[in-house]
Amino acid sequence: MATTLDDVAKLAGVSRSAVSRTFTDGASVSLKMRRKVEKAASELGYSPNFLARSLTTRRTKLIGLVSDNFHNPLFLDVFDQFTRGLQDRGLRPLLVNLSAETDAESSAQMLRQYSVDGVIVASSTLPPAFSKTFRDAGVPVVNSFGRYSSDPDMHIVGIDDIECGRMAAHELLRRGYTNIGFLGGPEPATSTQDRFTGFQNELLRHPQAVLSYSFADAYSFDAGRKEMQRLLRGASHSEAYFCGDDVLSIGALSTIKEAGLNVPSDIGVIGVNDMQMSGWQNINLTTIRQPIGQIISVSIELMVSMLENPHRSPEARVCPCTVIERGTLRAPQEN
Amino acid sequence: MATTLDDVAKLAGVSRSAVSRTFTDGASVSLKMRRKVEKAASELGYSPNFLARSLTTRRTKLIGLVSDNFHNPLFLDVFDQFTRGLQDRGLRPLLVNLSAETDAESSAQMLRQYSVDGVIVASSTLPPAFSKTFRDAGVPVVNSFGRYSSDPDMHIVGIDDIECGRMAAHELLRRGYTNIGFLGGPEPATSTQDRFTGFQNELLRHPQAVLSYSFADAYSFDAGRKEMQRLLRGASHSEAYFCGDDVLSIGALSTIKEAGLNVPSDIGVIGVNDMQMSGWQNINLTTIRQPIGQIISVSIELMVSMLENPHRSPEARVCPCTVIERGTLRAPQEN
DNA sequence: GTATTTTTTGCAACCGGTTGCAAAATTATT
DNA sequence: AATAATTTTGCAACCGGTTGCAAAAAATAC
Repeated sequence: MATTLDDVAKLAGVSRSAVSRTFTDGASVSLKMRRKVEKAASELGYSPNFLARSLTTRRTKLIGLVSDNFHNPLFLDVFDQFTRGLQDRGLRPLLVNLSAETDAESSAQMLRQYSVDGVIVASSTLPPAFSKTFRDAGVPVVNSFGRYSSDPDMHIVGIDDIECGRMAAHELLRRGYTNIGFLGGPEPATSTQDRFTGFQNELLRHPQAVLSYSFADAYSFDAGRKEMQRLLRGASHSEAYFCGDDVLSIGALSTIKEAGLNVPSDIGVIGVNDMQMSGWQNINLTTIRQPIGQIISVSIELMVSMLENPHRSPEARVCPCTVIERGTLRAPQEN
Repeated sequence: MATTLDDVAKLAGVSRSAVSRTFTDGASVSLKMRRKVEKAASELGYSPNFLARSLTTRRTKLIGLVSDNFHNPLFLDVFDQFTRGLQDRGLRPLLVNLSAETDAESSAQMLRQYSVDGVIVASSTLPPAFSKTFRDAGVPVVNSFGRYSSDPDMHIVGIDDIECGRMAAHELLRRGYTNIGFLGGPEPATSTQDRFTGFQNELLRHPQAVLSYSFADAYSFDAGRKEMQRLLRGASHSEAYFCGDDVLSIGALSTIKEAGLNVPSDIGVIGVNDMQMSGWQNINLTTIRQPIGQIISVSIELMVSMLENPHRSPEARVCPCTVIERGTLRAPQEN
């Protein structure tokens, strides 16, 4: 069906090498030859088979894009930007959805069988061991949204979760809250732990602050709702909560409003991520923006540089978060 | 670096064919031989290179998954389900993000160069011509979320937009609204046109109904907000609106509430899609559910069957929508 | 116009697999 | 135990490209 190198060579009356060369840039072909080949090629509608090519060049331009985060609305943006960024550099994302059921090990093997040039693991919850499989197999890997380390054993791009927790605490203190709650994401996640650490550390520097904490069991609207319901049922609740992410925050907000309480005058809420809808006027969530655009472009940049130099030593890049002030925290107190 | 067929053959002291055969199911290998090969293979950590294999088998198990819809939250679910469904069948999604800037024609050629076994076009807005490129090149293609046709020239899976419009109209009439608005998505889209047609037709059967209509310029929160602002500024607004989709609806709702009007007592709203957040208690949107789970599983089913029989004649499958009653329309009127 | 250098071209081997075919080995039949 | 039928195995060609190398052609030098 599809026309091959041979067909073109035959039609143009030249050698196979000649047509191969006209289609690989940087190869030595005279203008006359190129013309002849291109004419024949366009006549037959030929274009080279990337997979056959990859066999000898050892480059597929395929990049495994692995994630287990297909439920957080933030990640639609993440996929959008990753795919666009990769495409712009002539790379093709082979998407892998690592849900609970799918075996990580076999997915990793699969990616190797497809000879991907590199793998981007976009997840804050996937165990580092997964990414290491690739590194050990000599496949360039970058872990986006991963945990910062001062001595990383692979490329990591993400935020400093400790700093993120501190920022949240600082923001709440600045606004005069003293009775403060941490409503974290899933407790075992390192990001939750780190944020809690930073949050707590900052509060400890302010003796007047009182901290209470709990964890939701997922980053979901329902989990945020449920946990806030539990908190409101309790004897007393905090004046303001730092929630594990925006979806959780929105769930919490819905419970708060349903209970007839007012935000921010009765309870304040600050989230993390700053996804699209957090800026919608009917939500208007004060939050800590995770700079996904930057995280992604840095990730791609690192990947591209590893493709050129596979032995580039691992780096951890941290991208700065920023507080986005909207309507779910009260105004700073005048001293 | 990576171990090959030859390495295994050498170590096991057998022919290349033998090891090839132990790794292709259905091939004739004795148990003894298989044992020997498997031992050598596991010793070397060998697994076959899919791309090299595809050269002779003419099957890559790669499926192009093309979409231009990376902004509608609904599509995160769509990607989740597509990737999972494909993976479950041993197929690999090669994701293509067809944003405005990227050239559709060159993306199509790229997919052919990667010898994808098939292409799924998940979009209601991409021109049919795009999908046809593949069909013409002999590549199985199914257009998910595409426009129904009684004489399709390729596989199409989607909803009946005319019926969808009719359902919305029927639902509004049933609840006693007579002064009714159509707040459509982008006007040129065929889905918008079809829904309008169905909507209008149903209303025409009820002489008491008064229809007004307008269109938003995108499926976005802001577009819904803006359009509803314009409508509320006008001399009079309708009692209820059928919005182009849920995101649009949520934008419209935010404007309505901001204007101090109550939903559903002052204005009713019904959307389309039933994405996750439409069910959130703080949104609670009455909407018409687009059965994405079904659309996707049917799409994959069709794709798989085309892989087995490429000349299966094109089918248009329509999946039924259902009204999801929540809180943004008033209760049906007693007659 | 000839000798020399540089560029272009084709040959043939290779990338990592699969597969039709015939020979070898095994199993069944009598 | 000899023969026939069946299964297993290896050879070699092929899938669609790339590339090192040497020969041929073109360009430059004298």
